[in-house]
Amino acid sequence: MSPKAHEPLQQRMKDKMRSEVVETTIGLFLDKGFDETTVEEICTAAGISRRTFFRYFRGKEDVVVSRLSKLAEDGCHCFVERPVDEDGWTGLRMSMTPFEEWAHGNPARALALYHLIEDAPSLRASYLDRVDRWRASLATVISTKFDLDPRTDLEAAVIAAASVGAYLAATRAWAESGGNDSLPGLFDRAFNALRPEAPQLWG
Amino acid sequence: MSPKAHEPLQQRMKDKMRSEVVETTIGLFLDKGFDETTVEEICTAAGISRRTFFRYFRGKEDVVVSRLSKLAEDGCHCFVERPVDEDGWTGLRMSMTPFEEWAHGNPARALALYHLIEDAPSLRASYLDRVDRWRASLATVISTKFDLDPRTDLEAAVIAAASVGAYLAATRAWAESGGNDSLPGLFDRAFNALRPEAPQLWG
DNA sequence: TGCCTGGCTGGCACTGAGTGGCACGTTAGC
DNA sequence: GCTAACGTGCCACTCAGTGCCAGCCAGGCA
Repeated sequence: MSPKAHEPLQQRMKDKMRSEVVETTIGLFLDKGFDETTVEEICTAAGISRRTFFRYFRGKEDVVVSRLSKLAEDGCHCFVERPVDEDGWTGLRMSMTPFEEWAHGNPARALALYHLIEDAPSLRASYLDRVDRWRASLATVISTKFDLDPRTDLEAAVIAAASVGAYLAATRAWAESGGNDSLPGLFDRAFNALRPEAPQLWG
Repeated sequence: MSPKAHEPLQQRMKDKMRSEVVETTIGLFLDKGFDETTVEEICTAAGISRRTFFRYFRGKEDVVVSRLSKLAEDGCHCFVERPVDEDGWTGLRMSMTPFEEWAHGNPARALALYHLIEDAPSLRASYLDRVDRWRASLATVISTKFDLDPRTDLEAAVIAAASVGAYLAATRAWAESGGNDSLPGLFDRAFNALRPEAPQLWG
Protein backbone atom coordinates (compact mmCIF):
# COMPACT_ATOMS: atom_id res chain seq x y z
CA MET A 1 0.00 0.00 0.00
CA SER A 2 2.38 2.66 1.27
CA PRO A 3 6.07 2.88 2.19
CA LYS A 4 6.09 0.26 4.87
CA ALA A 5 9.71 0.83 5.74
CA HIS A 6 8.88 4.30 7.02
CA GLU A 7 5.81 3.43 8.99
CA PRO A 8 7.76 2.44 12.08
CA LEU A 9 9.43 5.85 12.09
CA GLN A 10 6.18 7.73 11.85
CA GLN A 11 4.69 5.37 14.36
CA ARG A 12 7.50 6.08 16.76
CA MET A 13 6.93 9.81 16.35
CA LYS A 14 3.28 9.31 17.16
CA ASP A 15 4.13 7.15 20.15
CA LYS A 16 6.54 9.75 21.46
CA MET A 17 4.02 12.52 20.96
CA ARG A 18 1.42 10.40 22.68
CA SER A 19 3.49 9.65 25.74
CA GLU A 20 4.43 13.31 25.99
CA VAL A 21 0.78 14.29 26.02
CA VAL A 22 0.13 11.61 28.63
CA GLU A 23 2.80 13.02 30.93
CA THR A 24 1.58 16.59 30.54
CA THR A 25 -2.04 15.60 31.06
CA ILE A 26 -1.44 13.49 34.15
CA GLY A 27 0.61 16.32 35.56
CA LEU A 28 -2.34 18.65 35.13
CA PHE A 29 -4.76 16.13 36.63
CA LEU A 30 -2.61 15.58 39.71
CA ASP A 31 -2.23 19.32 40.05
CA LYS A 32 -5.76 20.57 39.51
CA GLY A 33 -7.94 17.48 39.71
CA PHE A 34 -9.60 15.49 36.95
CA ASP A 35 -12.94 17.25 36.58
CA GLU A 36 -11.35 20.66 37.05
CA THR A 37 -9.03 20.15 34.07
CA THR A 38 -10.58 20.83 30.67
CA VAL A 39 -9.44 19.33 27.40
CA GLU A 40 -8.81 22.89 26.28
CA GLU A 41 -6.22 23.31 29.04
CA ILE A 42 -4.60 19.99 28.23
CA CYS A 43 -4.25 21.02 24.59
CA THR A 44 -2.77 24.39 25.44
CA ALA A 45 -0.26 22.73 27.77
CA ALA A 46 0.60 19.97 25.30
CA GLY A 47 0.65 22.24 22.26
CA ILE A 48 -1.94 20.39 20.22
CA SER A 49 -5.47 21.12 19.08
CA ARG A 50 -8.60 19.75 20.71
CA ARG A 51 -9.34 17.80 17.53
CA THR A 52 -5.96 16.13 17.62
CA PHE A 53 -6.36 15.25 21.27
CA PHE A 54 -9.48 13.25 20.45
CA ARG A 55 -7.64 11.54 17.62
CA TYR A 56 -5.12 10.21 20.13
CA PHE A 57 -7.47 9.47 23.03
CA ARG A 58 -11.11 8.51 23.33
CA GLY A 59 -11.50 11.03 26.12
CA LYS A 60 -9.86 12.44 29.22
CA GLU A 61 -10.24 9.14 31.06
CA ASP A 62 -8.36 7.28 28.37
CA VAL A 63 -5.18 9.24 29.06
CA VAL A 64 -4.93 7.95 32.61
CA VAL A 65 -6.31 4.51 32.07
CA SER A 66 -4.42 3.52 28.93
CA ARG A 67 -1.34 2.92 31.08
CA LEU A 68 -3.09 0.05 32.75
CA SER A 69 -3.63 -1.73 29.45
CA LYS A 70 0.10 -2.05 28.92
CA LEU A 71 0.59 -3.34 32.45
CA ALA A 72 -2.27 -5.81 32.06
CA GLU A 73 -0.85 -7.03 28.77
CA ASP A 74 2.57 -7.50 30.34
CA GLY A 75 0.91 -9.33 33.22
CA CYS A 76 -0.82 -11.78 30.90
CA HIS A 77 2.41 -12.31 28.97
CA CYS A 78 4.23 -12.87 32.23
CA PHE A 79 1.68 -15.53 33.16
CA VAL A 80 1.97 -17.56 29.96
CA GLU A 81 5.76 -17.49 30.18
CA ARG A 82 5.66 -19.33 33.48
CA PRO A 83 6.31 -23.09 33.44
CA VAL A 84 3.15 -25.10 32.70
CA ASP A 85 3.83 -27.56 35.50
CA GLU A 86 3.86 -24.71 38.03
CA ASP A 87 0.85 -24.24 40.27
CA GLY A 88 -1.60 -21.90 38.60
CA TRP A 89 -2.05 -19.67 41.62
CA THR A 90 1.67 -19.04 41.76
CA GLY A 91 1.65 -18.06 38.11
CA LEU A 92 -1.28 -15.72 38.62
CA ARG A 93 0.44 -14.18 41.61
CA MET A 94 3.54 -13.65 39.51
CA SER A 95 1.56 -11.99 36.74
CA MET A 96 1.34 -9.00 39.09
CA THR A 97 5.07 -8.31 38.94
CA PRO A 98 4.88 -5.82 36.04
CA PHE A 99 2.46 -3.76 38.10
CA GLU A 100 4.58 -4.19 41.23
CA GLU A 101 7.66 -2.95 39.44
CA TRP A 102 5.81 -0.01 37.97
CA ALA A 103 4.50 1.00 41.38
CA HIS A 104 7.90 0.44 42.98
CA GLY A 105 9.48 2.74 40.42
CA ASN A 106 7.53 5.71 41.71
CA PRO A 107 5.33 4.81 44.70
CA ALA A 108 4.25 8.39 45.39
CA ARG A 109 3.02 8.83 41.85
CA ALA A 110 1.24 5.47 41.87
CA LEU A 111 -0.48 6.46 45.09
CA ALA A 112 -1.49 9.83 43.70
CA LEU A 113 -2.89 8.13 40.60
CA TYR A 114 -4.88 5.75 42.76
CA HIS A 115 -6.56 8.60 44.58
CA LEU A 116 -7.06 10.50 41.35
CA ILE A 117 -8.94 7.53 39.93
CA GLU A 118 -10.86 6.86 43.13
CA ASP A 119 -12.05 10.45 43.47
CA ALA A 120 -13.29 11.04 39.93
CA PRO A 121 -16.44 8.94 39.25
CA SER A 122 -16.11 8.81 35.48
CA LEU A 123 -12.43 7.96 35.74
CA ARG A 124 -13.14 5.24 38.27
CA ALA A 125 -15.72 3.74 35.95
CA SER A 126 -13.31 3.76 33.00
CA TYR A 127 -10.64 2.20 35.16
CA LEU A 128 -12.91 -0.65 36.21
CA ASP A 129 -13.83 -1.15 32.58
CA ARG A 130 -10.15 -1.66 31.76
CA VAL A 131 -9.72 -4.02 34.69
CA ASP A 132 -12.63 -6.05 33.38
CA ARG A 133 -11.07 -6.26 29.93
CA TRP A 134 -7.93 -7.48 31.63
CA ARG A 135 -10.06 -10.12 33.37
CA ALA A 136 -11.37 -11.23 29.97
CA SER A 137 -7.85 -11.52 28.53
CA LEU A 138 -6.71 -13.45 31.56
CA ALA A 139 -9.60 -15.89 31.21
CA THR A 140 -8.64 -16.83 27.65
CA VAL A 141 -4.98 -17.00 28.56
CA ILE A 142 -5.68 -19.41 31.42
CA SER A 143 -7.75 -21.66 29.17
CA THR A 144 -5.14 -21.79 26.44
CA LYS A 145 -2.09 -22.13 28.68
CA PHE A 146 -3.43 -25.20 30.47
CA ASP A 147 -5.22 -26.40 27.34
CA LEU A 148 -8.50 -26.71 29.19
CA ASP A 149 -11.72 -28.32 28.08
CA PRO A 150 -14.10 -25.62 26.76
CA ARG A 151 -16.67 -27.04 29.16
CA THR A 152 -14.62 -25.60 32.01
CA ASP A 153 -14.51 -22.11 30.48
CA LEU A 154 -16.75 -20.88 33.27
CA GLU A 155 -14.39 -22.18 35.95
CA ALA A 156 -11.43 -20.55 34.19
CA ALA A 157 -13.38 -17.29 33.97
CA VAL A 158 -14.07 -17.44 37.70
CA ILE A 159 -10.39 -17.97 38.47
CA ALA A 160 -9.52 -15.01 36.23
CA ALA A 161 -12.15 -12.85 37.91
CA ALA A 162 -10.90 -13.87 41.34
CA SER A 163 -7.36 -12.93 40.33
CA VAL A 164 -8.23 -9.42 39.23
CA GLY A 165 -10.31 -9.22 42.39
CA ALA A 166 -7.19 -10.05 44.39
CA TYR A 167 -5.37 -7.35 42.45
CA LEU A 168 -8.06 -4.79 43.29
CA ALA A 169 -8.15 -5.75 46.96
CA ALA A 170 -4.37 -5.70 47.34
CA THR A 171 -3.85 -2.38 45.57
CA ARG A 172 -6.68 -0.83 47.56
CA ALA A 173 -5.16 -2.06 50.82
CA TRP A 174 -1.79 -0.74 49.74
CA ALA A 175 -3.21 2.69 48.92
CA GLU A 176 -5.14 2.83 52.18
CA SER A 177 -1.95 2.11 54.09
CA GLY A 178 -0.56 5.22 52.42
CA GLY A 179 1.92 3.05 50.57
CA ASN A 180 3.52 1.91 53.82
CA ASP A 181 2.62 -1.76 53.56
CA SER A 182 4.66 -3.93 51.24
CA LEU A 183 2.83 -4.29 47.93
CA PRO A 184 4.45 -7.67 47.11
CA GLY A 185 3.48 -8.85 50.58
CA LEU A 186 -0.12 -7.78 50.05
CA PHE A 187 -0.23 -9.54 46.69
CA ASP A 188 1.10 -12.69 48.37
CA ARG A 189 -1.60 -12.57 51.02
CA ALA A 190 -4.34 -11.76 48.50
CA PHE A 191 -3.51 -14.69 46.22
CA ASN A 192 -2.84 -17.06 49.09
CA ALA A 193 -6.39 -16.40 50.31
CA LEU A 194 -7.65 -17.99 47.09
CA ARG A 195 -5.57 -21.16 47.25
CA PRO A 196 -7.37 -24.34 48.28
CA GLU A 197 -4.96 -24.91 51.15
CA ALA A 198 -5.71 -21.47 52.60
CA PRO A 199 -7.32 -21.44 56.05
CA GLN A 200 -10.99 -20.52 55.68
CA LEU A 201 -12.04 -17.28 57.30
CA TRP A 202 -15.14 -18.80 58.85
CA GLY A 203 -15.74 -21.72 61.23
CA MET B 1 -39.42 21.11 60.54
CA SER B 2 -42.28 20.19 58.21
CA PRO B 3 -45.35 17.97 58.21
CA LYS B 4 -43.56 14.66 58.73
CA ALA B 5 -46.74 12.64 58.46
CA HIS B 6 -47.02 13.63 54.82
CA GLU B 7 -43.47 13.02 53.81
CA PRO B 8 -43.97 9.32 53.09
CA LEU B 9 -46.83 10.20 50.75
CA GLN B 10 -44.73 12.64 48.81
CA GLN B 11 -41.91 10.16 48.85
CA ARG B 12 -44.13 7.47 47.42
CA MET B 13 -45.21 9.84 44.68
CA LYS B 14 -41.59 10.46 43.82
CA ASP B 15 -40.80 6.77 43.88
CA LYS B 16 -43.69 6.00 41.59
CA MET B 17 -42.72 8.79 39.22
CA ARG B 18 -39.16 7.53 39.27
CA SER B 19 -40.01 3.94 38.44
CA GLU B 20 -42.30 5.13 35.66
CA VAL B 21 -39.47 7.11 34.14
CA VAL B 22 -37.20 4.09 34.48
CA GLU B 23 -39.64 1.89 32.59
CA THR B 24 -40.13 4.42 29.81
CA THR B 25 -36.41 5.06 29.49
CA ILE B 26 -35.36 1.42 29.37
CA GLY B 27 -38.04 0.85 26.78
CA LEU B 28 -36.51 3.54 24.62
CA PHE B 29 -32.99 2.19 25.15
CA LEU B 30 -33.99 -1.34 24.16
CA ASP B 31 -35.81 0.05 21.16
CA LYS B 32 -33.32 2.55 19.76
CA GLY B 33 -30.07 1.83 21.57
CA PHE B 34 -28.39 3.67 24.40
CA ASP B 35 -26.26 6.21 22.56
CA GLU B 36 -28.97 6.86 20.00
CA THR B 37 -31.47 7.91 22.66
CA THR B 38 -31.14 11.50 23.87
CA VAL B 39 -32.24 12.80 27.24
CA GLU B 40 -34.54 15.10 25.31
CA GLU B 41 -36.39 12.11 23.87
CA ILE B 42 -36.61 10.43 27.26
CA CYS B 43 -38.15 13.56 28.74
CA THR B 44 -40.68 13.93 25.96
CA ALA B 45 -41.69 10.29 26.36
CA ALA B 46 -41.86 10.50 30.15
CA GLY B 47 -43.53 13.90 30.25
CA ILE B 48 -40.92 15.65 32.36
CA SER B 49 -38.37 18.38 31.75
CA ARG B 50 -34.67 17.78 31.15
CA ARG B 51 -33.94 19.61 34.38
CA THR B 52 -36.18 17.30 36.36
CA PHE B 53 -34.64 14.23 34.75
CA PHE B 54 -31.24 15.21 36.09
CA ARG B 55 -32.74 15.76 39.52
CA TYR B 56 -33.86 12.12 39.55
CA PHE B 57 -30.83 10.55 37.87
CA ARG B 58 -27.15 11.40 37.65
CA GLY B 59 -27.24 10.63 33.95
CA LYS B 60 -28.60 8.26 31.35
CA GLU B 61 -26.47 5.40 32.69
CA ASP B 62 -27.95 5.77 36.14
CA VAL B 63 -31.43 4.85 34.91
CA VAL B 64 -30.32 1.40 33.82
CA VAL B 65 -27.77 0.73 36.49
CA SER B 66 -29.72 1.87 39.55
CA ARG B 67 -31.71 -1.36 39.40
CA LEU B 68 -28.59 -3.31 40.22
CA SER B 69 -28.09 -1.39 43.44
CA LYS B 70 -31.35 -2.70 44.81
CA LEU B 71 -30.46 -6.25 43.81
CA ALA B 72 -26.99 -5.93 45.32
CA GLU B 73 -28.44 -4.57 48.54
CA ASP B 74 -30.91 -7.46 48.70
CA GLY B 75 -28.07 -9.86 48.03
CA CYS B 76 -26.00 -8.51 50.94
CA HIS B 77 -29.04 -8.64 53.20
CA CYS B 78 -29.71 -12.19 52.06
CA PHE B 79 -26.15 -13.13 53.00
CA VAL B 80 -26.25 -11.76 56.55
CA GLU B 81 -29.58 -13.49 57.20
CA ARG B 82 -27.98 -16.86 56.60
CA PRO B 83 -26.97 -18.92 59.65
CA VAL B 84 -23.51 -17.99 60.96
CA ASP B 85 -22.45 -21.60 61.28
CA GLU B 86 -23.13 -22.19 57.60
CA ASP B 87 -20.19 -22.43 55.25
CA GLY B 88 -19.37 -18.97 53.91
CA TRP B 89 -19.26 -20.05 50.28
CA THR B 90 -22.77 -21.41 50.52
CA GLY B 91 -23.97 -18.12 51.95
CA LEU B 92 -22.26 -16.16 49.23
CA ARG B 93 -23.75 -18.44 46.60
CA MET B 94 -27.18 -17.87 48.15
CA SER B 95 -26.75 -14.10 48.09
CA MET B 96 -27.29 -14.39 44.34
CA THR B 97 -30.89 -15.50 44.71
CA PRO B 98 -32.40 -11.99 44.48
CA PHE B 99 -30.68 -11.57 41.14
CA GLU B 100 -31.68 -15.05 40.05
CA GLU B 101 -35.32 -14.39 40.84
CA TRP B 102 -35.25 -11.07 39.08
CA ALA B 103 -33.77 -12.67 35.94
CA HIS B 104 -36.18 -15.58 36.16
CA GLY B 105 -39.11 -13.16 36.27
CA ASN B 106 -38.35 -11.91 32.77
CA PRO B 107 -35.39 -13.71 31.19
CA ALA B 108 -35.78 -12.07 27.79
CA ARG B 109 -35.65 -8.62 29.31
CA ALA B 110 -32.67 -9.51 31.50
CA LEU B 111 -30.86 -10.80 28.43
CA ALA B 112 -31.69 -7.66 26.46
CA LEU B 113 -30.43 -5.51 29.31
CA TYR B 114 -27.21 -7.48 29.42
CA HIS B 115 -26.53 -6.80 25.77
CA LEU B 116 -27.58 -3.19 26.14
CA ILE B 117 -24.98 -2.74 28.87
CA GLU B 118 -22.31 -4.71 27.05
CA ASP B 119 -22.69 -2.74 23.82
CA ALA B 120 -22.62 0.79 25.23
CA PRO B 121 -19.13 1.61 26.58
CA SER B 122 -20.20 4.32 29.02
CA LEU B 123 -23.02 2.16 30.30
CA ARG B 124 -20.70 -0.80 30.72
CA ALA B 125 -18.29 1.35 32.72
CA SER B 126 -21.08 2.59 34.99
CA TYR B 127 -22.30 -0.94 35.47
CA LEU B 128 -18.88 -2.16 36.54
CA ASP B 129 -18.66 0.77 38.90
CA ARG B 130 -21.85 -0.38 40.59
CA VAL B 131 -20.61 -3.95 40.74
CA ASP B 132 -17.48 -2.71 42.46
CA ARG B 133 -19.51 -0.81 45.04
CA TRP B 134 -21.39 -4.01 45.63
CA ARG B 135 -18.03 -5.73 46.16
CA ALA B 136 -17.15 -3.11 48.76
CA SER B 137 -20.44 -3.61 50.63
CA LEU B 138 -19.96 -7.36 50.54
CA ALA B 139 -16.47 -7.05 51.98
CA THR B 140 -17.69 -5.16 55.06
CA VAL B 141 -20.66 -7.48 55.44
CA ILE B 142 -18.40 -10.55 55.42
CA SER B 143 -16.13 -9.04 58.06
CA THR B 144 -18.97 -8.08 60.38
CA LYS B 145 -21.00 -11.25 59.95
CA PHE B 146 -18.16 -13.54 60.93
CA ASP B 147 -16.74 -10.97 63.36
CA LEU B 148 -13.33 -11.18 61.76
CA ASP B 149 -10.06 -9.75 62.97
CA PRO B 150 -9.37 -6.43 61.17
CA ARG B 151 -6.00 -7.87 60.26
CA THR B 152 -7.79 -10.23 57.89
CA ASP B 153 -9.68 -7.41 56.15
CA LEU B 154 -7.63 -8.04 53.04
CA GLU B 155 -8.57 -11.71 52.94
CA ALA B 156 -12.25 -10.81 53.39
CA ALA B 157 -11.94 -8.26 50.58
CA VAL B 158 -10.45 -10.91 48.31
CA ILE B 159 -13.32 -13.30 49.07
CA ALA B 160 -15.82 -10.53 48.31
CA ALA B 161 -14.05 -9.67 45.08
CA ALA B 162 -13.96 -13.32 44.08
CA SER B 163 -17.71 -13.58 44.73
CA VAL B 164 -18.66 -10.68 42.49
CA GLY B 165 -16.21 -12.14 39.99
CA ALA B 166 -18.16 -15.38 40.11
CA TYR B 167 -21.34 -13.35 39.59
CA LEU B 168 -19.85 -11.63 36.53
CA ALA B 169 -18.57 -14.88 35.05
CA ALA B 170 -21.84 -16.74 35.61
CA THR B 171 -24.08 -13.99 34.22
CA ARG B 172 -21.80 -13.59 31.22
CA ALA B 173 -21.90 -17.33 30.55
CA TRP B 174 -25.67 -17.27 30.90
CA ALA B 175 -26.03 -14.40 28.46
CA GLU B 176 -23.68 -16.02 25.96
CA SER B 177 -25.78 -19.18 26.07
CA GLY B 178 -28.68 -16.98 24.97
CA GLY B 179 -30.35 -17.65 28.30
CA ASN B 180 -30.57 -21.37 27.57
CA ASP B 181 -28.28 -22.55 30.35
CA SER B 182 -29.69 -22.67 33.87
CA LEU B 183 -28.65 -19.54 35.72
CA PRO B 184 -28.83 -21.21 39.16
CA GLY B 185 -26.73 -24.06 37.78
CA LEU B 186 -24.11 -21.62 36.49
CA PHE B 187 -24.02 -19.83 39.84
CA ASP B 188 -23.50 -23.19 41.56
CA ARG B 189 -20.59 -24.04 39.27
CA ALA B 190 -19.06 -20.56 39.58
CA PHE B 191 -19.06 -20.57 43.37
CA ASN B 192 -18.03 -24.19 43.62
CA ALA B 193 -14.92 -23.33 41.62
CA LEU B 194 -13.84 -21.09 44.50
CA ARG B 195 -14.30 -23.62 47.27
CA PRO B 196 -11.15 -25.20 48.71
CA GLU B 197 -12.41 -28.69 47.96
CA ALA B 198 -12.87 -27.84 44.27
CA PRO B 199 -10.72 -29.80 41.82
CA GLN B 200 -7.95 -27.52 40.54
CA LEU B 201 -8.04 -26.76 36.85
CA TRP B 202 -4.35 -27.40 36.39
CA GLY B 203 -2.15 -30.47 36.92
C1' DT C 1 -60.16 33.72 53.18
C1' DG C 2 -55.72 35.51 52.50
C1' DC C 3 -50.85 35.22 53.38
C1' DC C 4 -46.63 32.84 53.88
C1' DT C 5 -43.30 29.17 53.55
C1' DG C 6 -40.99 25.17 51.62
C1' DG C 7 -40.42 21.75 48.31
C1' DC C 8 -40.85 20.44 43.50
C1' DT C 9 -40.80 21.73 38.81
C1' DG C 10 -39.83 24.09 34.34
C1' DG C 11 -37.33 27.29 31.46
C1' DC C 12 -33.12 29.49 30.26
C1' DA C 13 -28.44 30.02 29.59
C1' DC C 14 -23.94 28.36 29.98
C1' DT C 15 -19.79 25.20 30.06
C1' DG C 16 -17.58 21.43 28.23
C1' DA C 17 -17.19 16.71 25.90
C1' DG C 18 -17.12 14.62 21.68
C1' DT C 19 -17.76 14.42 16.33
C1' DG C 20 -17.97 15.47 11.30
C1' DG C 21 -16.31 18.13 7.55
C1' DC C 22 -13.07 20.82 5.23
C1' DA C 23 -8.75 23.08 4.27
C1' DC C 24 -3.93 23.39 4.89
C1' DG C 25 0.89 21.73 5.25
C1' DT C 26 4.20 18.07 5.01
C1' DT C 27 6.14 14.06 3.23
C1' DA C 28 6.77 10.05 0.11
C1' DG C 29 6.65 8.25 -4.48
C1' DC C 30 6.79 9.11 -9.60
C1' DG D 1 8.03 19.71 -10.02
C1' DC D 2 3.44 17.02 -9.42
C1' DT D 3 0.40 14.20 -6.88
C1' DA D 4 -1.55 11.22 -3.42
C1' DA D 5 -1.83 10.29 1.40
C1' DC D 6 -1.63 11.33 5.89
C1' DG D 7 -1.56 14.18 9.98
C1' DT D 8 -3.18 18.31 11.84
C1' DG D 9 -5.88 22.51 12.84
C1' DC D 10 -10.06 25.12 12.58
C1' DC D 11 -15.02 25.60 12.56
C1' DA D 12 -19.56 24.31 13.49
C1' DC D 13 -22.64 21.29 15.56
C1' DT D 14 -25.05 18.01 18.95
C1' DC D 15 -25.73 16.72 23.36
C1' DA D 16 -24.73 15.90 28.47
C1' DG D 17 -24.82 18.11 32.63
C1' DT D 18 -25.27 22.31 35.91
C1' DG D 19 -26.52 26.81 38.07
C1' DC D 20 -29.95 30.14 38.54
C1' DC D 21 -34.29 32.04 38.82
C1' DA D 22 -39.29 32.09 38.42
C1' DG D 23 -43.64 29.80 39.01
C1' DC D 24 -46.68 26.31 40.99
C1' DC D 25 -48.88 23.85 44.57
C1' DA D 26 -49.25 22.01 48.76
C1' DG D 27 -49.93 22.77 54.07
C1' DG D 28 -49.79 25.90 58.30
C1' DC D 29 -51.51 29.95 60.44
C1' DA D 30 -54.09 34.12 61.69
